[in-house]
Amino acid sequence: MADPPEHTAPDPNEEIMRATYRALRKHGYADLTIKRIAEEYGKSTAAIHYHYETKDDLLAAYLDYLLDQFVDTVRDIKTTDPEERMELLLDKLLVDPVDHQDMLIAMLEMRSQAPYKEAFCERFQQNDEYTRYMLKAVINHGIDEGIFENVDAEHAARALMIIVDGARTRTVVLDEEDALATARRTADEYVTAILSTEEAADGIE
Amino acid sequence: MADPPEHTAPDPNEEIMRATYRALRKHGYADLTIKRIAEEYGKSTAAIHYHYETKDDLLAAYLDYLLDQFVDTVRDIKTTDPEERMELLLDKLLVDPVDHQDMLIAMLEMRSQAPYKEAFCERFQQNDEYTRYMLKAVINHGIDEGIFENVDAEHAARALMIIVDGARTRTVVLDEEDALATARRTADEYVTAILSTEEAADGIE
DNA sequence: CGCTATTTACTAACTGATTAGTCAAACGAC
DNA sequence: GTCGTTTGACTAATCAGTTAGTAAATAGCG
Repeated sequence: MADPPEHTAPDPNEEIMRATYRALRKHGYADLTIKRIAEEYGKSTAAIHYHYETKDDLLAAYLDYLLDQFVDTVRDIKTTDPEERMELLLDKLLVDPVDHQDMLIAMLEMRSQAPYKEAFCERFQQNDEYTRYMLKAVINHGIDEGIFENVDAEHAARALMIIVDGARTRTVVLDEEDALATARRTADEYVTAILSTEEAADGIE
Repeated sequence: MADPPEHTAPDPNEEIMRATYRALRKHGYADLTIKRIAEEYGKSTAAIHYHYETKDDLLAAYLDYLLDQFVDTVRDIKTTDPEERMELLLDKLLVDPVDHQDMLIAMLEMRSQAPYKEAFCERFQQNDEYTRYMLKAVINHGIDEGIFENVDAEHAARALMIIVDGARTRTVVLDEEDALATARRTADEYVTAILSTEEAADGIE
């Protein structure tokens, strides 16, 4: 964004975020320690503590890092056509993660800590609200243009979010490889059957 | 099973399972220690180790205990009428958990450990297969009776499972109180729009 | 019945490893 | 030389798990 790093950008914060990711992937949240992050970082544990006062600070920063990455991928959808935009959004939410499965695992682990760490919960809520708003906006835009049925946009957006979160959870927990694909199909069925107006329908099943 | 306990059954295993539940609820999986379980149990840590060799053994036993409880609630649905049975199943999966939210939290926490503990993953897969089979059977039964459209029952069952898991995840992670209610409504929309035949349709929205 | 023998269920005290976090000293770059 | 960064050695707390010993219930047996 600022300037392309020549070879390797020795930005300590970025490096520590990457190291945290690798450590989280390798050992899981429950066994995520400063020592293990330091090992991935290639420096001592004190070096980590120089950049982040406490473990909680580091984890909060890491969560921001993770969620920002996600927001970035959604933000670069430029299309304004409701139908196409909906397709692309659903792809970003349900198809792209296939290639970033360990990020999905990391995310779920952080998520399961939300009930115990208010900082986590707030960040997830904020991120969710952003995505949900994007969906709701597309639906409302579609309704205005007569492409979508005049449904409760808020409910429809929440329904799609449930499908997204369900697929992600199942991919991780049950190692169900096609959970995302099934969800993509289900989301399409939902859009076609509940949202799309008759004239736009091109036959389900 | 053997004989009804007079006042309180001092079955140590059952007591330890309850203690584990309370400790998990209070501290979360990442901070779940033998000591904390022992505190809930009201005995020493060695007492826990007397009944369960390792922490992993205890947690595996606890997961069995949790999942058995869940299976029991689904098993006592007696209705054979496909439409009614589907409604009751969805209620069990999406309405009942409202009153057992901390069990939902405990479950999600255990779930997020699945990628790192094969024993956990297998148990969740088994439990999921059971529930999914129940749904698939109802759908197939409905298709046979002409109440449901001749759809891909396997896919429809998976779609409903995604909705269930999504709602549960969101309830826990985002503290979204009406996620389960939204999912219940979405599941009904799905059943009505995708499954139910024209004659059975009583109008959505 | 009555007297051991064993089993069940525990406790207090411990071990060695690991945890997050601290700090004085030192390194390397400008 | 000094500022930003890092290290090694440290602390106090906590971790899972072990040990020896004990009190009470249960079983075997005459």
